[in-house]
Amino acid sequence: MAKAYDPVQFEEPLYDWWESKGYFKPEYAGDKAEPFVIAMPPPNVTGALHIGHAMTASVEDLMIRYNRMKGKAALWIPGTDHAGIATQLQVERALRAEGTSRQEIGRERFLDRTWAWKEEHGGIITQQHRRLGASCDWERERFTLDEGLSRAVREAFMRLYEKGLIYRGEYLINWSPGLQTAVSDLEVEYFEEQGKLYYFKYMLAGSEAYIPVATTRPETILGDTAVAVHPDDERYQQFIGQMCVVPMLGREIPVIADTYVDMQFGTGALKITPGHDPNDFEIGRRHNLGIINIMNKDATMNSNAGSYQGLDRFECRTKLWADMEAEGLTLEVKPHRMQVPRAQRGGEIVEPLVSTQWFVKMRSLADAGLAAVADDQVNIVPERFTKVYNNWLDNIKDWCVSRQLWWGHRIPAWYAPDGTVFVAHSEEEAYEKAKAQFGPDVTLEQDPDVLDTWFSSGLWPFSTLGWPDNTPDLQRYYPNSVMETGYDILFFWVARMIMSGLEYTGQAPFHTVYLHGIIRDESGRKMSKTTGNVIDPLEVIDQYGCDALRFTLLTGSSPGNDMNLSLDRIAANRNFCNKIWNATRFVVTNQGTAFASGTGTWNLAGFTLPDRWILSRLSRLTGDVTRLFDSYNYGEAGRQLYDFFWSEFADWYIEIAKIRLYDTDARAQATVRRVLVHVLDRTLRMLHPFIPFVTEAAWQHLPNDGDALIVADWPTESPIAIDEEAEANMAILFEVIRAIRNIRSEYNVEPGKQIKALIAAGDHYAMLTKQIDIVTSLARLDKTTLVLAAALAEKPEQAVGQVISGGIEIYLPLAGMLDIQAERERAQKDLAVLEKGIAGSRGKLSNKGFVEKAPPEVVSRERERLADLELQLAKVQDRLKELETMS
RNA sequence: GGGCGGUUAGCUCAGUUGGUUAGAGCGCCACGUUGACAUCGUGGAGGCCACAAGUUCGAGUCUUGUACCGCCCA
Repeated sequence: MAKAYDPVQFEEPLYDWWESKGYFKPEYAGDKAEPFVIAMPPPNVTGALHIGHAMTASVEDLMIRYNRMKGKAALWIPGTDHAGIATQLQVERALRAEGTSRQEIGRERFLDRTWAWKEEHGGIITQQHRRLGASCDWERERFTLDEGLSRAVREAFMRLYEKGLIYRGEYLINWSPGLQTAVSDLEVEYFEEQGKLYYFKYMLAGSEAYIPVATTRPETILGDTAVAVHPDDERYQQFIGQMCVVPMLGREIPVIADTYVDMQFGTGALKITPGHDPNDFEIGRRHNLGIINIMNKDATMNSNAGSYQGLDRFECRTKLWADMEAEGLTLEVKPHRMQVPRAQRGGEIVEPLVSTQWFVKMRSLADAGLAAVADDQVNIVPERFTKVYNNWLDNIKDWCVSRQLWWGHRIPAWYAPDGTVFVAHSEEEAYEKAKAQFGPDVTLEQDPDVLDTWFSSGLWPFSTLGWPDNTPDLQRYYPNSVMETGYDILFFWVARMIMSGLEYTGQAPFHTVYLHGIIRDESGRKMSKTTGNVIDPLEVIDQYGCDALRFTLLTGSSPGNDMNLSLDRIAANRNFCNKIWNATRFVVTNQGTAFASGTGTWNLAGFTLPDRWILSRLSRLTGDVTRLFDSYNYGEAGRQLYDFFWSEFADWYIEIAKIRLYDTDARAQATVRRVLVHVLDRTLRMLHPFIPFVTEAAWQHLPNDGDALIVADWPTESPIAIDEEAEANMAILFEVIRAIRNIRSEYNVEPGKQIKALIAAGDHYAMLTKQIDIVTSLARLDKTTLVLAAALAEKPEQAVGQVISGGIEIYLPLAGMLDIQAERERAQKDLAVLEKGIAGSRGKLSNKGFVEKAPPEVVSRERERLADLELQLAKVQDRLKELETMS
């Protein structure tokens, strides 16, 4: 093995080897194995891997690898999403650079261009997923625009249509003028921005009286169809039912009363523009008001805007206000903080606009989605997101699914010349239907729009498996097991998948939703290209290795919580990988010629105290880690493995093992070698889902009875190995060694120097006598001068002393170095700590409530603790007395 | 306006059902080239667990309220 951990040497070769051996395929586990299935959230096909993908892939790969090791048929389905708007924008940008546009080249050539673009850039992200160690079944990779998945989309649309759950109509939608398409409510983000509140006069027809009205968007005045006041508002009651005059246009509109109006806000009177504001749209419906659309799709004013026709919406705002000012209709302009709706893609201000679109009726679908979670068909982890999910579905609105884009699933609707709609699986089918109605000569035109990308990704858990056909894969791997993704797409994607799964397949698409948090930079800011604080996962992998990145992502946060990622932390975990590498190197190079097997039956008689201790700890760890995995607490599981490996196995057990390894007793050597291999083997197995590469690379150097760690069995705990006594005795040993090291360090004793020590071991005399080699070796004591006794007949002069648990006294005669004053201070300090502990403990034990109500084991533990503290106290008091007599 | 999360060491964060002296990494101080590892070892300093009440024998952990930060929904 190489001296230093160098992930570049083995990560990519190992991945290729795993893949070539077929380990990523669920078939490896055999027909009888229980399936465990995750559908990977499909990244944008032309996107590049970012840290969020790395998080998703790390968590899912961990789940898949764990379940694979548990013997399940683990299937992780990869794939990519066509990402309508995002991809179309990229291609349009490229066209612009060439001096042309999609309109210029036409729909067909544009789609050719986009497919070519997809072919060119589409493979990148899947290659990048390989760098992350993602053990997915690449032969089952899917793309949302594949023929099979497109069929699924048409089938789904048809079914909804036939059930009356899809309708087409003219409604107020969110229009993105720059993107030239409708977007759904979810694709609009609101930002609080500084705007202005414009106060002006709504003149009453044929009168000098006016109603003062305030608006943030004066240009919409041109589309007003009413002025609304609160029915109880004494200021305006007299005007209800009268007519007002729209400024500059002269149209007359009624004054209406509606309780929606907030008397406190602005002037207490509201202009109503049903064609350009969602709330006004609702009010307009209630009062049967007309809808006037004053804007074109490119956000310029149309003919309804009179002389303002042709102006951009913001130019119009300025010009109209200036004109009104000239007419004396304006009152004042105040600065105002307002919520501005912007498109999630592109960021421009979204315009509410009335337009003909396709919608999905959500109420019944949402109710099914709610029920599935309520009756535990689907569990959301962490549980608190259930409330968020419920809240969204409770208040669901119909989903605008049509997009005025070219890249996507074309809506399977065809129109006859008179506008009759035929929704069908295919053009042929549409014609069949149309001919039955209109005769053989009918010509149809397909709806030019495409579906929202999320409509197709909502089918992902089953469309990837062949649905609507009842394929063998669908039978075996549907429903999926876990849906793992970021909480930021709970609504966009997860909720819609649950609803569509229930609707189309009659089953919830997975039993568990696991949501991870968002990755931020180390000071908690969202990563963005403009801030320049993005951490590129591939650069990190190049620098530190994939395992370091994965371990950091997997242990750095708890489920559902955001994580601040820092390179320092990744470096620290790279060091952990190095530790694993070197510990393995140690174990391997010390196996001697007889390379012991890590499996088989044990000869318990040959075990020493440290053996029994580490095996006990290993067994506990195995149980704890498995339980943590099964309750989705992966971070905690990883941290426990880290601590065990570094602090217990490497720092203590390996150091102790050296004593026997460098000794000549062949039997003792054989035993310790075997324990080393066993413990290392088991921890590598448990660490494998976190850090697959270094563990596999290390494991390949160990004696083992399988081909690859990736398909090795997950360890089980062995209760028989739990050894309370060994753990307690080792704790004493550690304390003795630490106390000596501490004194040595405090007195600046040369680290390599073997020194004399006197130990009064009390009740632990027999145990310490047996284990004394460990103490002398790890604390660097001179064995020949060591004095170990139950009690010392005479306390040594000129020695530094320390009392520890069990009343064990340790003295290091440091001739000439002893500082009596410092010794007294040390003893005084110990005394104070002990007294404080004793006071607390006595307080507890003299409390009736505690003794009577606390569990017996807690009480007896407290009694033991008090006894031990009292024992120590007595010894420290003796020690202090002696120090008093010294000078 | 409604809801959720956070507040623990200088920094970044753990702390699963309440139970010894609250942990880790990084950073800091001191020492160290012992044959796995300086990507390391040994020792050390550092915390009123945001604040206030309450429940309990016992609260970082449960309840209520307050403050600040962040997010989601309207």
